[in-house]
Amino acid sequence: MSDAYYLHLTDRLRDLLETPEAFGDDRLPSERMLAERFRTTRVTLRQALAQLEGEGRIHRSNRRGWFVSPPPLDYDPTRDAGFNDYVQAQGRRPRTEVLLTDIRPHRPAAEALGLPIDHPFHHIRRRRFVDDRAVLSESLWVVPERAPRLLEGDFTASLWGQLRDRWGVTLAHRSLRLYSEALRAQEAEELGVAAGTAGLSLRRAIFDAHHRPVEYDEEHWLHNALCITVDLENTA
Amino acid sequence: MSDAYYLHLTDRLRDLLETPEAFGDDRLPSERMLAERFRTTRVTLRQALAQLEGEGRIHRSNRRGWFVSPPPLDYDPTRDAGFNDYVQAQGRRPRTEVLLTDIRPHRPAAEALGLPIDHPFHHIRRRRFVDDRAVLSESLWVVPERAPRLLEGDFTASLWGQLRDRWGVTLAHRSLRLYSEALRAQEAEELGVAAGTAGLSLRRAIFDAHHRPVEYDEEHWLHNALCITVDLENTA
DNA sequence: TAGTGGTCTAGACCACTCT
DNA sequence: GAGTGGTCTAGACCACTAC
Repeated sequence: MSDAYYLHLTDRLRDLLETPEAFGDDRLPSERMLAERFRTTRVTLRQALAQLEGEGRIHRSNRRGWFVSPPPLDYDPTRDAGFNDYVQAQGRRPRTEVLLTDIRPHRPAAEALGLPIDHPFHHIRRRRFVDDRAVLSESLWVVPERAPRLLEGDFTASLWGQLRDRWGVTLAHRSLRLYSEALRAQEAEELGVAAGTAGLSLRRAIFDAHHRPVEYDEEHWLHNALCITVDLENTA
Repeated sequence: MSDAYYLHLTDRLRDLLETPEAFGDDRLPSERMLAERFRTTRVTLRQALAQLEGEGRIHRSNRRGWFVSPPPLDYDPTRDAGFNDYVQAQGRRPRTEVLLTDIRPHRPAAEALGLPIDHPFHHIRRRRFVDDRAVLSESLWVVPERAPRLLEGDFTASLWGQLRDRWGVTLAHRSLRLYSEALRAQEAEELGVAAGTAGLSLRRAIFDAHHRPVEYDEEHWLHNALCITVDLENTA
């Protein structure tokens, strides 16, 4: 079935996307216009668009239309570099919104950090943008004993930077889990996409140099907004 | 639009999938039967199935039908454990097929390893199964100087184990890149799925203790077949 | 209000798998 | 040969965005 029309369509659209002058700006023509231009129906055209979306070449924003996607962000989840730092280092513009802060227990955090399930955490939920596109929804649960009065600070800046500077916490042991997911209703809404859109989920448990639990967080990324990179020296 | 019918359908099917006795075996009824049962059309039903596929709960195999998916495989790409070892450690059944071995240059490998672009490599391409489901298509490019006569061996076993045992190579420095992709025609065919199916791509460049290049590889996974896990001690 | 994407219908034919 | 998923048509209405 490699001669399916929507695959030819995908190829032709991909070629168009690679010639910068094809569309005036980063916005694609409407589905109806494209369907007419390629003499097919919207259903078939949308199959082709979905392919290109899967390849990370285009994305949609709510009901506004389809847009050419920028290159993915390089991200090393094993390092302490703050979001603002590595986004700027790649010539992009970062922005952070704090959606919520409170204090409450959270079972997955407690389990990952080896604490009683009713242990309260400082909880921060935020949304982060690259070039004004929301790409990341995250929640952090910080062990209060490591960072008293944490919630009085400013959380648009790097949390890890604050832990280091205000409380002298060093992040020694990390445990990461990363997998491909379908974004649930809440995260999807925060990112301005349809529920079920492909995402990447990253969960991280962090301990200090004395093996005491410091923090647990859960990140939900638009799946094509990032490229995970890790550099390792094996001392074993 | 949270009241879209296909989302209700998704929920009902998800509930069904969680009651083991709902379907006789791991196979779902045909799309036509499900569409009739839920009084909708195949198009709408397939939207719901696609959601569940994105969540990793079901998968399709060629034109054979839809199947309940097993839990994802835990995989730590920073360790040397062989595929056979960690699959078996999780109570699953591994299998490996060697698709191709040859000697040739490969530009991405040369660039990642810092070698001239016409430098020849031992090249191995293989396909790996978990419980008889093809989940991984990979190519490896090994620097011949590190492992002379490598291609005389058996490549259904661990490559890294052979490098260690036959040539005393230690894997010291690794550089990983991981991103969400749409599977291209060749990988998709090898894995028995449609081109454009969501995948996870993992590229790895490895150097020995003397910072000499050892190997470069490219893995293409079915995106919901695995969960990446990494444990790290920060010595910095 | 006009235009967009999101959802949905009720069919159809094809390539492939299974037996 | 029967049944499956894969692809496609030619429409329709709705919710939301942009103006």
